[in-house]
Amino acid sequence: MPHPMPVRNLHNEIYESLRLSIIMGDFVPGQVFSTRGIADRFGTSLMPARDAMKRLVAERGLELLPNRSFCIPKMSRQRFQELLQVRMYLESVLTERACALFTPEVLRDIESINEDMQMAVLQNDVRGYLSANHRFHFSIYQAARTMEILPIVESMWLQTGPFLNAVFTKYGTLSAQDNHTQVIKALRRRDAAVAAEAIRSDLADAADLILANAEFVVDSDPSLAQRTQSVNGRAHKDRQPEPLLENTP
Amino acid sequence: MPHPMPVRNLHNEIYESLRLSIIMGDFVPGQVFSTRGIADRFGTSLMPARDAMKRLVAERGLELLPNRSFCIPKMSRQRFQELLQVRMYLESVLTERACALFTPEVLRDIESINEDMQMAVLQNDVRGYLSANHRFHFSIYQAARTMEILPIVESMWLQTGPFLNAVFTKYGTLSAQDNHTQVIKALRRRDAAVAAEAIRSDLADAADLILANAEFVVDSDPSLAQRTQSVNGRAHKDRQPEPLLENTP
DNA sequence: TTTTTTCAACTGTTATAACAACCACTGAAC
DNA sequence: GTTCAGTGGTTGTTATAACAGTTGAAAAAA
Repeated sequence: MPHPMPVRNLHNEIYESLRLSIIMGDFVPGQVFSTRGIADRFGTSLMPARDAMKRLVAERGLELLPNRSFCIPKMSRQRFQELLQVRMYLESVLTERACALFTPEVLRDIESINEDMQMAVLQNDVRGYLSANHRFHFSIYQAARTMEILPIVESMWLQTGPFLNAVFTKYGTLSAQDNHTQVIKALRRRDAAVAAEAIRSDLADAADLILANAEFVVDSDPSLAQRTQSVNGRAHKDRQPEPLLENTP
Repeated sequence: MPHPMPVRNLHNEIYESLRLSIIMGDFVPGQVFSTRGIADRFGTSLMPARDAMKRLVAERGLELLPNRSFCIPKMSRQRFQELLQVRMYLESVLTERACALFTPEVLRDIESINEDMQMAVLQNDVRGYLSANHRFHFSIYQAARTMEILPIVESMWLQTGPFLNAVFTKYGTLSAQDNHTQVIKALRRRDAAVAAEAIRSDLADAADLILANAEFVVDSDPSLAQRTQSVNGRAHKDRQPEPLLENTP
């Protein structure tokens, strides 16, 4: 959240809910949305739903089809590698900064989250794993206290979210625990270089697994014509059921 | 533009116009805007103006005050340095990629733009200088053909725009021609490393000049209370005249 | 059966109006 | 003179309705 005093708006609630759903992989790449559909699900008029979706488009978590609705962007190998390159740089920078600034309380949070994650792995709880992984990383990144880099990284996670989940639900949870414990150990010693390198390894390992196992929706250069076609076929009816979070009002 | 087939919307025209005005420094940091004011200037209803401004907020070119209007974000030394760090990385990455991909036509464009810029410097034409500088950089960045990094860099320019101008109008145009000719020479030889380094020097030199000469509006850690206060005093009346571009419909 | 045309249902966009929150000012009370 | 409640005008937010463009499938023609 960029704003310390969050405003209680309808479109803010829709935005937060949709954003979480996207990051947690509740939607599948190519899935189509309509403003009216979202408004109906949340029980509001068009305007708040419209505001939320346009904000997500600006943050690149959604995409507008040429003259049509909104959809979850598809992923290509090239796109994935570009995102990875930027993420590895920015998230290691955040980790370095956090290493000098974090409080003991933050460290305790991170350790607790890491335990949650190990528990989720043991129970094969994909959603719990993804949630804990997200909280683990952003607890560190928020400790870096930079309001310029953090929003970019949040946008990156928004873009990789739907695709990450599509892979992890297929191939089970990844054992990224080694990297995470390495991060924690480095944080304890306030060793910025090692901590940043561990974060980089974490991202690189996950990316390797994905690049090896995932079939990408768009593998060649994604021309507009290719991106236009919906994975669900027709856009109007027979749409994907649009699974939302459980906290739908 | 992220979208090859730009939609002809009212809010898109307002967005483009405001965006250009922000980048070209027509607005001063702290300046306050109201939706109705923008709508009046463009002769539309509230909705398109609202859409455009909210999009600019998402792209961090505007900021919402806690429960009030929109404003041009203020700059602090810390913020400026964070932006610089990210820009130096991302823009050098784009330059490296562009070095392998650019066509002879693009190179001709860049050389022509560079001549325009030299002309503007001779005539002390600040606006022409800033415009040419913007086109110079983004002609290169667009040649890199990455739709993941380019939007981030555009957001960065949107954030540095208002502040850059406030400095350049005071201290005259900067002689960045050395770096630009270095870039062109490196591009001709397709020497990615040298080209990227020249771009980095270009950014660093401009930043040095700014950090040395500019008095920052917010110098200490910008708490919310500080950011809230308007540089124009009262928000409702006696507002800054809000100079817009000449192409106001 | 195949092709073309038509049309109904859907899409996002925009305008308008009503709303509650907020702020600067005014005027009355002390 | 100072303080404080009131007030008018401002703000963004939301709902509703009308609009134009697009789509897909049914209906009509070949």
